[in-house]
Amino acid sequence: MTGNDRRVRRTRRSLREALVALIVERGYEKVTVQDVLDRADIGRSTFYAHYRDKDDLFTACFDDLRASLEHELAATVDGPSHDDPTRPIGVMFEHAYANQLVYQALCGRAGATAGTRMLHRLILDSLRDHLTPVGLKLPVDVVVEYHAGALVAVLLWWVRQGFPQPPAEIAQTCQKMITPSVMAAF
Amino acid sequence: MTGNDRRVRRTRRSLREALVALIVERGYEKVTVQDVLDRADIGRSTFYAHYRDKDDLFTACFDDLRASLEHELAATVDGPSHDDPTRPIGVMFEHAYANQLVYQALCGRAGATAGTRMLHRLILDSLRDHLTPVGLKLPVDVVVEYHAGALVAVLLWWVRQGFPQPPAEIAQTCQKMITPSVMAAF
DNA sequence: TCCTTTCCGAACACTGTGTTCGGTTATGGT
DNA sequence: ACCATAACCGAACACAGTGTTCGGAAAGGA
Repeated sequence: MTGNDRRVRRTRRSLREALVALIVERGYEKVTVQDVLDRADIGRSTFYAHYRDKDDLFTACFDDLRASLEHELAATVDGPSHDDPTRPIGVMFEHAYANQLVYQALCGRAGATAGTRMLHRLILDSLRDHLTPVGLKLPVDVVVEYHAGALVAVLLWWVRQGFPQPPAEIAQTCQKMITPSVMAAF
Repeated sequence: MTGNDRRVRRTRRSLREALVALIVERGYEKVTVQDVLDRADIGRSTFYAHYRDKDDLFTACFDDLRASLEHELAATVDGPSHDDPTRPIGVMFEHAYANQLVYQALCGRAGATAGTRMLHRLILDSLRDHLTPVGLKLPVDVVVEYHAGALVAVLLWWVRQGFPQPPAEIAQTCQKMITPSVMAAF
């Protein structure tokens, strides 16, 4: 259970990949633990040595994605356009575009609940950081909740539709909606 | 199975009420069919004569709520303020406020997925009807998706927080955010 | 190499599901 | 008020999936 053990790494990686693949194929609900085991070619008892249950494995997959996205966002802050407050929106759409399969598995029809929640919170925090200091006339909680929910909805829609627009375009559209709305609340 | 039979009405009503109550108590996932049966005092085979499974019963509960909300919305069209395009938003928040327990059960942490989806679609259609004819510069699909998602998010947040503001106030805040955003896309 | 950790896999108990069927009871139509 | 009909009951059953256990095999790190 060291985590430095190659066997442990291989096992966990196989299980996560198998789950994602199976979710894409038939949806989260219709995937059984045994299915994952067969696909990953892992023994039953081994699974339960690493994860409590299917949800736990799903969460682990999710943490990977979250970490990846947070890494991208952090890199942007140090980048050339750290003065553009709407830049994170573009990064988010680009990240989804670059990981289409994973997003379809984790945020599509199947894992919508967990997917929504995680992205929602991520965006929520980011927005709050940007908006709290400026002193709005409207209640910050509601404003933040409003636009975070909106961005998640658009992202999920975009994922489900199979990425009909390029990421830059849809990000720009979102920016055009959020900006006047926030301006009005200023 | 006529639907005109008093026994049928009573049975279905008992089951729906039992499910809602149990969801409020311990969350959708932790409610078993047997729990519902015990609470409603209904025989096992009877349940399966009416509903395919737990999800099916849940959907039926949902249809009730949806019908109720649609009824309110329809009544507004004939009412005094049918010229105000943002009036449906107020109606929605008032409807939730008037049915707090049901909303907590159906749209709270538990049934978030199904709850979100249903409200989302309802608002989506309503918004599309209002916005499609006016000819926006931005893609209508995205605009509609954006604000529908936003409204659902705020509604769910408001429900989960235990209705911290009066419905009129939060509706007004939403209106103040959606209006300039749509204006800018005009 | 050698000692430790992990993996294997079959077996098991357990929970919850959805169906069946013969007998009982309530309902609506006449 | 009557009665044919439809709905309800509940015990029993097969079934699918879960999570645990344990002794032996195999692979890893130092």
